[in-house]
Amino acid sequence: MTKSDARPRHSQILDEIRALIVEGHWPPGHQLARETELAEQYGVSRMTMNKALTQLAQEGFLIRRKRRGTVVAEARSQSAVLEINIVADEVAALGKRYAWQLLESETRTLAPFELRLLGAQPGSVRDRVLVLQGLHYADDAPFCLETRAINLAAAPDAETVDFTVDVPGNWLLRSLPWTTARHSVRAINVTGDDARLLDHAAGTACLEILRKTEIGDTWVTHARLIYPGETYQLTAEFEPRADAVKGSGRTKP
Amino acid sequence: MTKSDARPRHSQILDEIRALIVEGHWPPGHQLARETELAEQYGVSRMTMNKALTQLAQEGFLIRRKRRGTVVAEARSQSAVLEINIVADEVAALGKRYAWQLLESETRTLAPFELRLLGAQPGSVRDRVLVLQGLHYADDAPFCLETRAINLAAAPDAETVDFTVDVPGNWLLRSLPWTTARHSVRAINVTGDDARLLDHAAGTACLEILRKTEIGDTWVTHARLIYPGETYQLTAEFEPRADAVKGSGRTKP
DNA sequence: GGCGCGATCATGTCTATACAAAGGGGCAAG
DNA sequence: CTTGCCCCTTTGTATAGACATGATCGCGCC
Repeated sequence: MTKSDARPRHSQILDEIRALIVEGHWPPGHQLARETELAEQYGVSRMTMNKALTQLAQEGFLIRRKRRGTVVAEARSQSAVLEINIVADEVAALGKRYAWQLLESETRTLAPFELRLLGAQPGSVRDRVLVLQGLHYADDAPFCLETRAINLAAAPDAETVDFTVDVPGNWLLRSLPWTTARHSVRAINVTGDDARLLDHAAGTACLEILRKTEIGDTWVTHARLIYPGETYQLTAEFEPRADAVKGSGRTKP
Repeated sequence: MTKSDARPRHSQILDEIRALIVEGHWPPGHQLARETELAEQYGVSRMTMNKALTQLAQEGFLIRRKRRGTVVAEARSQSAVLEINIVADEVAALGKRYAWQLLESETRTLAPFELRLLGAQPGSVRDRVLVLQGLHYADDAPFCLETRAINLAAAPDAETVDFTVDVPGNWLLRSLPWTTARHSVRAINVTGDDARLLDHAAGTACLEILRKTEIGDTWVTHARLIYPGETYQLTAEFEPRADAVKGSGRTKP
């Protein structure tokens, strides 16, 4: 071993062990030697070994229990990271020119049933809400229809923003950075006004993405994005329980 | 401080700092004190502080650079973990009875253009492939139409399995644990045989999920899953760059 | 034979210390 | 003023040692 790699030792060891697992040399259920033994084998201290093994456990490759030792985990169900981008970026990634057109903007209070839909707490029933609708264009063709409600109690500045220029999603991400969101994705047959605005025949299959964004316990915004099916697809990569995964909207097949 | 929490100290500190960031007390760009100072403030050693800060950097909340110190990261674009489950589990989660019916099974070689579609290396052109088609049922109603190709060079045992009983996705997950996969999700108007098999009118909006699975550099299987739009939706939760996120198929709105 | 309790063992956490590496800042030469 | 070099600050990594925690095994009592 003449080459003394620049990479940190615990990271090398981590990769070596992960390779043993991924390539099948250590099948699920395989019992590893104890930390102290492995540390000796690799010629490092137990703390260093612990760092590698703990990280692998965090990634899901290993299961560690006191007294019982460390074993290779069973394969788990597939999961994938879907990156749900800013629409402007999606359009840019397709090499097209992006444009945004605000269609409607209205400030009002929501009816109780609407608040329930958004999961808002019953206490704050009289919060005012900014309701927006607009179109995202790619090269002059409608790309995505967005309908959005913004809770002015959570984002009071929204009232002062000119959403004919600023895209709501962008602005919210800029001004309220650390939010949590819940998404759901469905296929729908687009109808009525939605079809007309998107310039598609009624009945065309579209992806409907609902996104509810919260900060702490209060809802901030609720968005409904409709993409015509043939112009958009979500993609996601999955690597074995690794964290760094990417994906994006892409053009038609 | 009479209560000496059972939780490890570095984890408590991590949560406290994350709360400061998420709740906006430390905005993006905020410069933290250096490790040694923070360690002193929290009354722990630098190693413990380092563990907390390193973890937060790994989660994406902090950016750490030598000499420059530690700052709160800018918000990044939304991303979400979509868990793409085994179909049987999805059906069970809906509280329905699951069934699988194999419609077709054929062993053959793929045409060059088909191999190209799957991204198979041109060298192994003559690999034999098992092509399957079948239906997943929920309470006797078609739930998902699956079309799948399995590379027998990568999974030779597949030829000996009775896929009228074993569900292909299950079997593959069991016997080839550590794979990587690429997904894409689209909305399509279902037509022809697909519509007939799913017992839906032609033109109904459906979610089409394409999943290509690889092990190392060779493709193992390529699946096309079609779900009628009104019976299925993908859901995903996003928490600020946290790893533990869940999602699943759910029933209609 | 069954139950409970303590011994034992593997991992989990924390500390103090040491040196390495990277990235700025400043100084000096041109 | 620009360029190039050295130094210093801050994080990154590694170590040995210590104690905590939790789970299991097995012994002894009933």
